Amino acid sequence: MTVKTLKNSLAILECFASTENALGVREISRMTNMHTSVVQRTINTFTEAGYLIQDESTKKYKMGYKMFIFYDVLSHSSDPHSAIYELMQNLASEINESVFLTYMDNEYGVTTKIAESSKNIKYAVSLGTKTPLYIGASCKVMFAYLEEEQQLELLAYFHEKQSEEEHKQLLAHLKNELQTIRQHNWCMTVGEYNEHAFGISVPLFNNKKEIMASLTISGLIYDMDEQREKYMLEQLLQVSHQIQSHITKL
Amino acid sequence: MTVKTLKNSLAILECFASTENALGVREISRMTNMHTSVVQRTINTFTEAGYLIQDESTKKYKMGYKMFIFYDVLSHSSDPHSAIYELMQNLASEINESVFLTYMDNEYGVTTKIAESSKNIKYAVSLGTKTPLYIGASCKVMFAYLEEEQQLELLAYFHEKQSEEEHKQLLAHLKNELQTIRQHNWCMTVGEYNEHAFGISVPLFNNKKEIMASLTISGLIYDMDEQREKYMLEQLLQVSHQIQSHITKL
DNA sequence: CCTTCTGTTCCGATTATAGGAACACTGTTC
DNA sequence: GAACAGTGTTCCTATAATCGGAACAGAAGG
Repeated sequence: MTVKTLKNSLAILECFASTENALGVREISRMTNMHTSVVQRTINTFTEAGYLIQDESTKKYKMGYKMFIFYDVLSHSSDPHSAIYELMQNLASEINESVFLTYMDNEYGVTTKIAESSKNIKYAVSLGTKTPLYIGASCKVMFAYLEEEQQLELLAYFHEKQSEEEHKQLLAHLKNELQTIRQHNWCMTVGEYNEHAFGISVPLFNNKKEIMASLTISGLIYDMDEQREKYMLEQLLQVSHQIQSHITKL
Repeated sequence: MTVKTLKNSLAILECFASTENALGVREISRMTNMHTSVVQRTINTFTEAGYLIQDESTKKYKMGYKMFIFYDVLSHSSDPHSAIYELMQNLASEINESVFLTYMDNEYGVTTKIAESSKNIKYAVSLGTKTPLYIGASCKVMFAYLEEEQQLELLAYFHEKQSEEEHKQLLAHLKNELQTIRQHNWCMTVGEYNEHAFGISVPLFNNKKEIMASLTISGLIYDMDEQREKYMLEQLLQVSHQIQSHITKL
């Protein structure tokens, strides 16, 4: 039992999350395959409530101030009592590196929880950071579990100038790596997301066994050696099983 | 032309912005004066979309990961091309202190734009920070323009343990200060929000001449003297008129 | 000056929502 | 342990809100 009207409305709102540009009514209508009349009324409501504002000159719409009211709660939402966050913190202090929880959202990975290491040099990822789904361990490990069709759509999304042929070549290039990720059930990258950083990630799935999120250890490559790498991976896999069981219960 | 269903749904979602606690269906039903059946369906939809999640043990709901997808856009939304932000930045560099834009949202002031000074010691307010509406210059200057009835409601909200009599006494105590704010059209506090900080604020109104937001200069009290104070106030008033005219056009 | 965009509004047919009632479950009280 | 008050959740139908076609007003471009 859900509310169809709300579901559609949220689809409209989420158009604004993918771009900083102002969007027009008919533009959104095309993006969502909804009638301009519906989009218009929905946008009016969002605007009245402060979620969107209309640009005075272009008449187009962009994000309003209202979203900020959730900001404060979300910043503190890594509550220490949350079982998942607790597990992440334990892991972070055990290995003395930062641990990230990244959710999949359409074409991006979104960082939703961070358990920071006690090290002084903090790794420059903040809550809510969005990364294209095939860059860096935390995203690549999710990309690997998508169906080929979806993978191609994603590549097309980020390389719109290239042809479909080129996308297939790109994917063929990644194929071996992606297969290895699925075999191991983890992914490691060095200097991919950031030239000074490494990332080790494992996938997390929902009830339907679809890929949903990833758990990542990330730190500076200069602190790394083979032994630590092995140890961190072991710890990560162990904790991810515990977190997985929590997620599946949701 | 607005969508009633969406309007109600947003009212439900916003219940979660005021608290970090998990909320129950009937609890929200009471808060919003909507039927449990309606709340239930709405919450189901939000949950399915990832905006809310259900706590496995208590069965109650709290904020989900989905709001984070707007985080990234909002962080960068202080776009340098925005006329308002440009004015704020000019002011910030002119007086060499940080400038804040604070929106009113129910019982709180929400920081939505920040133009930082070039000073090394950054003032500890980040985007989205929520402050009770009667604390600090940025909020007090908005509080002063509310009707007495609303002011009492607000005091009741934050001092629920006190009686209505005590609220009226509290308000009477503030009465002179609030009148002075309205006469001057600005408000200054020293060491109120933070013991090391001062704030100078002016109000901003919407088309209907209702109080809507405030513009604030804030910095460390140790850098202050009478002459600077006077200068900053002049500059602030001047810029606020320009910003006001932009806001009214919205 | 016509065409083709844009945002916006109107109105009747359609359909999704509202709200009462009931269910299953938990914890409390006597 | 039975009665009770609380919870989240689901079903149903009259009703009220949404949908979607069409048209309007304005802007931009050739």
